[in-house]
Amino acid sequence: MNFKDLRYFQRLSEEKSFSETAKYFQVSQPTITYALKRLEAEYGVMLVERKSYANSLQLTPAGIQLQQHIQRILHEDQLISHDLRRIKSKQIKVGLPPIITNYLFPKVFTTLRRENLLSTIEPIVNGSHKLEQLLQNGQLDISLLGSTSLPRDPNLSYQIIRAHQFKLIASIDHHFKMPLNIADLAKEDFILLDEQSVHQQVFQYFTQKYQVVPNVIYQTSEYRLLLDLVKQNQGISFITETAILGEGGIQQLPIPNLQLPPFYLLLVYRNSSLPDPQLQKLINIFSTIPFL
Amino acid sequence: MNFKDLRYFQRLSEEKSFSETAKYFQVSQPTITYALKRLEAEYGVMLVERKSYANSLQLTPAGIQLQQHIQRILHEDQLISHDLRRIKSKQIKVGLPPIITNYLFPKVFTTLRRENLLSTIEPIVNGSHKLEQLLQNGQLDISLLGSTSLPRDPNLSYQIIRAHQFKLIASIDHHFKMPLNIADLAKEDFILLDEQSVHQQVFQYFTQKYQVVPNVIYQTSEYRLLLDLVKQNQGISFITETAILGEGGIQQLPIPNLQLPPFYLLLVYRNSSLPDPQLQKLINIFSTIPFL
DNA sequence: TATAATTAATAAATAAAATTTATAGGTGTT
DNA sequence: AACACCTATAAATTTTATTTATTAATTATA
Repeated sequence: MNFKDLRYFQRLSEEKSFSETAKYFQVSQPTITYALKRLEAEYGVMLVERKSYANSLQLTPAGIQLQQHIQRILHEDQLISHDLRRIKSKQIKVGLPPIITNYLFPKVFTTLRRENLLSTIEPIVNGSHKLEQLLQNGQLDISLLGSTSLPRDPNLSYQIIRAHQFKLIASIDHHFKMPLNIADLAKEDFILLDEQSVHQQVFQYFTQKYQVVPNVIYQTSEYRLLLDLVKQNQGISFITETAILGEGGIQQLPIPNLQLPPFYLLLVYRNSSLPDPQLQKLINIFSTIPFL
Repeated sequence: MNFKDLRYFQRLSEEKSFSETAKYFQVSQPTITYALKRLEAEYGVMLVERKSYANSLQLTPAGIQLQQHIQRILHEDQLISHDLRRIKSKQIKVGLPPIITNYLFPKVFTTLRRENLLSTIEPIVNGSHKLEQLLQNGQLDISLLGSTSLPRDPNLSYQIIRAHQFKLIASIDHHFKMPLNIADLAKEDFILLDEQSVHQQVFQYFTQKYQVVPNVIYQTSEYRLLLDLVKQNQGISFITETAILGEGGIQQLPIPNLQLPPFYLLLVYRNSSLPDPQLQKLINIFSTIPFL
């Protein structure tokens, strides 16, 4: 059997027109007819209902069934291309979410340099959510991710590098009367990370769980900007401790009995791309980051 | 690209010989050489190390990488055949573990008959463990399974039909002084299901957790035989309540504070085979079994 | 160490398969 | 009824896969 036929069939089942499908692939119309015939002959089943005229083409149950499998096969075929391109070019596309990268990268920099891996890394900077998508469809080879839950995609493997916590933070110039409790936070102005980040969901969870109605004055995707604003005492914020470790001018607000999900720093990769030795090396280095 | 080339490559990477691979497929040796060349040309990478002579052929990292993906693609290709054969023949291969089948089947029999599905079902009777394997590689279309945990195979979907409990049982002629406690069981003779069943593992878990050293006098794979022996008061047993609901001549032994995993009655199927309407019907019927 | 045996690569010929061109026949629209 | 649009078929053509025949390389072994 032929991958081409599968592609033709896939397109046909979306397009619902032989001639349109033919146009799409820049082949003549009978090509599509014959491709379908081949598939039907191979499996001995009708795959499409030949209705009269117009875009009334419909898949039979067998056709729908085949479609499902074709999806997977063609997806796997894409991954082949991505993976072999990586191995060929010796360039590894690494997903890097800013907060995590700034925290982790200094810890491995020397090792990466010594192992001559710095030049093989092609950094793709983006939010964790987007990066996970890119990973799944093969556009990324490996990624650091921040997440409150562990990936449940069976095609992805992962290592937990750290389990951090979310913190409420404020400028050191901002003085609170202790002990602080959650209700006090309603009086404060909040500066937050925007919807690209997991932080927003966790913050929402937090406000609902503890019945806080916060006054959010500004949202940004730039966590450095956020930290600077907090330092200037423009407002308080909610962020993973990852972002503030070793950061001056900021205090963590101790709230008794605050219960939030963990913030995992993960190294994630497709398990089918493990045969690449360069990638292996990279995984080893990141998954054995020394504390401090 | 061609499925044939993938098969050639897969075999070549196992066989490590061009001429042996050619023999296997009953083609001439250059066929294999050219197939490999096509793949290498398509991806622009060397896939095998051409070592000198003999079966010293080795895959490059790129070759190993490709192999991984080929596995999946060819597996998916197998599933196509299985699924389309099912749809074509209108015969659904249904996995049926004895205990669960005897309990559930009477509850759906009338419905299956009314919907004309009885003749559609090709029963495959076996233990749950074996049935799950058959399901995964496409030799089964759907299966009832008994399990203490939910399937974690991402290609399988499932419905929980019942959550039953494991019970200690004895003949009604066997008189105990109540309240019974776990230590008393050490004096009893046990008749158990053998290693084909999940029961054995759960029983082992039970004995370890509660520090019982049971006297097992007989094991069988036939649960009807087991029940008959228990009724005859040849010994006591450990079994899911599934097997004894509506069964006379048997008493459940009430042991306070006995904590065991649940016994799920599951309906399991590959999620990629959902498009088949006949199968859908069957799933609906089984997943909405009325209580009693 | 020469020689036979085995293996993989290449070239050219052949066979097989996919695609195109040309055309016919069906169906809805006006 | 004429037209526009679609799919199917037949025959010709192009492309691709396979074979046959041969060579070069390597090891076994006599």
